[in-house]
Amino acid sequence: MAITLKDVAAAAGVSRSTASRALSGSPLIAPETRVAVKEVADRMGYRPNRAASALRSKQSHVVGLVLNNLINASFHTIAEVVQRRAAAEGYQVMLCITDADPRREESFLRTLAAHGVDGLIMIGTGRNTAMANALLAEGIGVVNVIRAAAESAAPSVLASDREGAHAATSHLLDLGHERIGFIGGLLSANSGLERFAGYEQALRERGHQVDESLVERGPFDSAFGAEATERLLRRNPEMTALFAANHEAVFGMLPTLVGAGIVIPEQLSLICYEDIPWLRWWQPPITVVDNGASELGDLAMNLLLQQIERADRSTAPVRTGRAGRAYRVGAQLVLRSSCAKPSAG
Amino acid sequence: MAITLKDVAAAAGVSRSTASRALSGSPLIAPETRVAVKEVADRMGYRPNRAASALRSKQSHVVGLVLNNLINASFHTIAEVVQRRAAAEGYQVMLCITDADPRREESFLRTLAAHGVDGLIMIGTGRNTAMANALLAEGIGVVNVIRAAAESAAPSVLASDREGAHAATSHLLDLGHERIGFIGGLLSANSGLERFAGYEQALRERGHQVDESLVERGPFDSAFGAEATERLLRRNPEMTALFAANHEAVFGMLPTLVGAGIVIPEQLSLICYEDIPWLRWWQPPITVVDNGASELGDLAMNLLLQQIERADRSTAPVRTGRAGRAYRVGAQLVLRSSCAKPSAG
DNA sequence: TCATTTTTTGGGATCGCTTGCATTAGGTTG
DNA sequence: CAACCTAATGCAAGCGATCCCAAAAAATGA
Repeated sequence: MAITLKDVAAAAGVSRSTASRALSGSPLIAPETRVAVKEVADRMGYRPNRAASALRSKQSHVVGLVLNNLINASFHTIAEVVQRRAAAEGYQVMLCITDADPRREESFLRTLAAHGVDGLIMIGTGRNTAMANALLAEGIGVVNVIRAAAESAAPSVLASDREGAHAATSHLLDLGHERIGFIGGLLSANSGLERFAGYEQALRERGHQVDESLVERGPFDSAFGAEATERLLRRNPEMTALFAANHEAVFGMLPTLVGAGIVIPEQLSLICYEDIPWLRWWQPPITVVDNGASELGDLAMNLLLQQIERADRSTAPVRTGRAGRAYRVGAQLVLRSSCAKPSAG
Repeated sequence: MAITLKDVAAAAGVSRSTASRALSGSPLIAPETRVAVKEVADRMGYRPNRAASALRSKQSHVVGLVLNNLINASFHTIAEVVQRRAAAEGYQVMLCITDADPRREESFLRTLAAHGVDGLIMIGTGRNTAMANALLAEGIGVVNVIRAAAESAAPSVLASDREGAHAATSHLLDLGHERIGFIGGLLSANSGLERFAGYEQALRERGHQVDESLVERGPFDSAFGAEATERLLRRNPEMTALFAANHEAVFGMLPTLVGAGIVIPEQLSLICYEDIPWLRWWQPPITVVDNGASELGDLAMNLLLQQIERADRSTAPVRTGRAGRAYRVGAQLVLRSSCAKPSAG
């Protein structure tokens, strides 16, 4: 029932091959023929059948996007950017939500491959690296974002968690703070580990050392943020600054500070990780570390498109066995009004 | 290079037809043959080629999801729910972000059809209803979410904006408030219109009428929220309650209230539209109207699966010409601690 | 003008799977 | 035991595009 290439060809009075070439932008066709066919095609409302095209040409114009969830701001920002770039380049995006479960991740990788995706971008669990590498070897583009196992043969786009945390902590130290609280993610999470390392390193560089009573680590959620903040305030009345490196925890932390009647920045200087909209509108606007989610997504898509193009040219895609190159997106300290010199006393 | 059905069939010593039937769960095959073939298949790591399958069987096991963006909490919640349900039912989701631009929307509809999606869920602009109806007539499932043009032949899952706003306003009136501010979306947006109608209706029912000096309408963004709040506070010192019906505006509103030193709920009772995480953790926790984003997504996916199943059975999908049935997901007032009786004086 | 090159077009096989129809095996029945 | 039926399998024709190869047409040169 749908209009096929055959119909268009017949209507235009050319062969199917010619019609195909006219519409797919092949150079071996007379310009007049091309316009003629194109005109007929969109007069008829022709829609090429992608399944057929994919079957024959091994190009689906679909890319997969595998990530934990869409609630997290970094993740949905990345998803948006990737989708937009993809659409602009003529690709569709298949969305896969794993909840960081390796089994689901594996299932999605299989399915994406079955659907013949040209490539995929994954915020992976690191537990299916072998499979991802196998896909890569088959000629499917793969790009890791945020997390990347060492054995991954695919290129990676990483955030600068350590550097971001270092910059934030250094900024507070520069202002003269010495008792700087840290609310972070679990050390089992890579970003949690890295941000703590940045905090620690900055302190060390100034001759301080980490006081564990100023440190709270926990799951990435708001309830933890609220509790951690309360504990810190109770335990350390002399704390003059706070670095919230666990961005979900911020949802719980800020209200708790307000509830405790803490005045920012007079009584407490504050820096949060990740530039979520709220923080810019807070009173006072909160200084944050922007982890560059948009850039992460954008760069990942660039790398993926490169891979796809490359695979396109060479019939036998030669992938080196060594680890994929890692790119790093810088974290940026966005200064606003939540930091001040510690009040004397 | 990849393993095809032919390889599996050869390895299992059966014909391609038999292998196909064994793997696709056809009833006309001997149980022993089925298990034998299945075993061979996954020993070989066989991955059926979906493109080929789609081409032949006209079923892609892919559904499209068309929406404005992923930043908005309702939207990414819906996206998550839809993806999860889809995956559980063996479908993949193609993500399309339109920015509410009818031209992009149209382009995505074409592309999704070209990719042979079995169906699609759209938070549409209402400007491509004819095209959506055409797809429906072609046998592609369509479900509208949140917005639906009257001429749409597809079923719709609608939010209860008016009822939600009515409930919120009534709650404030019940507490004894008479000067209730309203921060809403532009009347050009359907939800903005409906929520204002709910506000108005509740006031009317109690013998009040809308005082336009208490009403602020503007774009769905945080800057507007901040400005609107300031204007309202300046213009109406005697305002005792505020209903924020524009959920993006809340990002700007809350900080402004805090900055102005307003104590909630003693000086001002507050209800916000949409249950975003922050609001539960705010001090005090904010009473909200939950528009039921998860349910919207879930119900939409149910309806879509129904349509797909139906189209599956009947060779000639008979779609009535009349408007698609509309389902409504209730809005729920979630009582927390941001509302109190107005203080005397 | 005719041979030769270049450009453009058409024929037809093919991608991997599904499916209608024919065939075979195995079991029943009169 | 022939005739018949049922269940299981195989054959082969597509689905709608792409693309190799050959043919035709147009352009070029001697």
